[in-house]
Amino acid sequence: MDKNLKRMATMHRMQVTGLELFYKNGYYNTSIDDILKSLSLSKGAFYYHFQSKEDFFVSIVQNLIVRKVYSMLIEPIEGKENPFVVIEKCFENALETAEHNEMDYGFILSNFISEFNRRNALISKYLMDIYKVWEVNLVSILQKGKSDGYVDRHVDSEGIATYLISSYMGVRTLMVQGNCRNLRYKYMQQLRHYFNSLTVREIV
Amino acid sequence: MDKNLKRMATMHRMQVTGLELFYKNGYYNTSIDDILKSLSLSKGAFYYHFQSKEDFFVSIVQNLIVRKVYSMLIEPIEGKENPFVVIEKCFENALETAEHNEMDYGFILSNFISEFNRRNALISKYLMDIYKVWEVNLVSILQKGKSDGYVDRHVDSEGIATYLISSYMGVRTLMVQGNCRNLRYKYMQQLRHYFNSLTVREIV
DNA sequence: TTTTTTTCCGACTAAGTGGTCGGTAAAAAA
DNA sequence: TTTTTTACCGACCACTTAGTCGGAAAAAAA
Repeated sequence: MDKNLKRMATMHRMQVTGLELFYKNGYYNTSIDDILKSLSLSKGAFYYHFQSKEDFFVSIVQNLIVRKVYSMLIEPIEGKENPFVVIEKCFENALETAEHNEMDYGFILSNFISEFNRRNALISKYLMDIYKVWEVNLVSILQKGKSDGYVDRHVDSEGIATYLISSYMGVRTLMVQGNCRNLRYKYMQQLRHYFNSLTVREIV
Repeated sequence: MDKNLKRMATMHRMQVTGLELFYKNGYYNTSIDDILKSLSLSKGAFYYHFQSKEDFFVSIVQNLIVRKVYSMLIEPIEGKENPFVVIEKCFENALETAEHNEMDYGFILSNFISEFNRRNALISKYLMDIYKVWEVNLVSILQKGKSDGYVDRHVDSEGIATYLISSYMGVRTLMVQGNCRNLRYKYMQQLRHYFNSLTVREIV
């Protein structure tokens, strides 16, 4: 572990810069040379640490994307009280991050899922696995919400989870072209509408 | 017009094949040679008809994508009765097209918006213009729905339009990885839930 | 038929691409 | 100190890319 410190540090630097450029320009539109130039490193350094461009990207997924999705989209809603309140807050947070042009990992996910679709099965699989964890997590807190009396027992938790992720990914796609503040506001408003229709009513 | 017939025919052939390959492999990941090979045409033919790869794609947007979005997503809902009913039918139709692996132009739109974001401002603009037409159209039929007594007057039509397009684009992104039938079913079910919360009630 | 215009051919260029490989400083182990 | 391992360098390779250009069939006009 100790002796690997330098190795780890360099690899991490490469991964961080790599993700930044892949996110900005797309995987197929970013060359390894681009990454190395912005790090003042050479080809030799890259192929010393990684076997290929694909292997490099997989390591980025596993070391950066997975962890961020967990800390931003999964942990904040785990085991909390009212699912709708906590999901709303989480999405609001994530969209605010996006609005300030920082990297929003929910979107990074959908962005790369699109780019690698039908082009790289291995990477697609890794990305879809993350998405599935997100989905499963949403489903389970919705189920818990039912027994806690927050969520109407007649609704389909899986359907809600799918719908939530879909709408989130979609609005992020639209936000890339600016007008973010307005989009975010409108989106959150409609999300509340939707949640409202799924909430348990006190005697109907 | 008559003398341009051959010209038009060849250009059209190139555009159709071009869109197919760009859609399947991505713009930056599809070479002009790929397109020409599958048409048994040469470089000369391509650059006789088009100035550049970019110019070629713009012509595809204007000749194929715009028209299809109109015929599949805009005309079917224009001036009809209950907005929710007709939008639901339209989305159901589009998702069915997608399920059968045919090209679904609503998705093509979001797909390319992602790919060209921050990479080609000109093309991004053309794509966003189409999206805006779709949005404006949705807003106007929702407004009409209000005066016709189908849509609750207190809701925000623009917000609904944004939310609809977002969720649609998002679910299509997820559908690329299979399990389409299930996703479509769950999505449509939640869409109805959402619409339900926006519908005018007979005396509350 | 002859001439002109339209349409297309394909070799070529310059600039990349991912990846290899022999070499070399610096750090760690002996 | 000497030796070995780690981490990195950068020229190089085979290949692909968008785009050019002189020429030649094919079609239309004269």
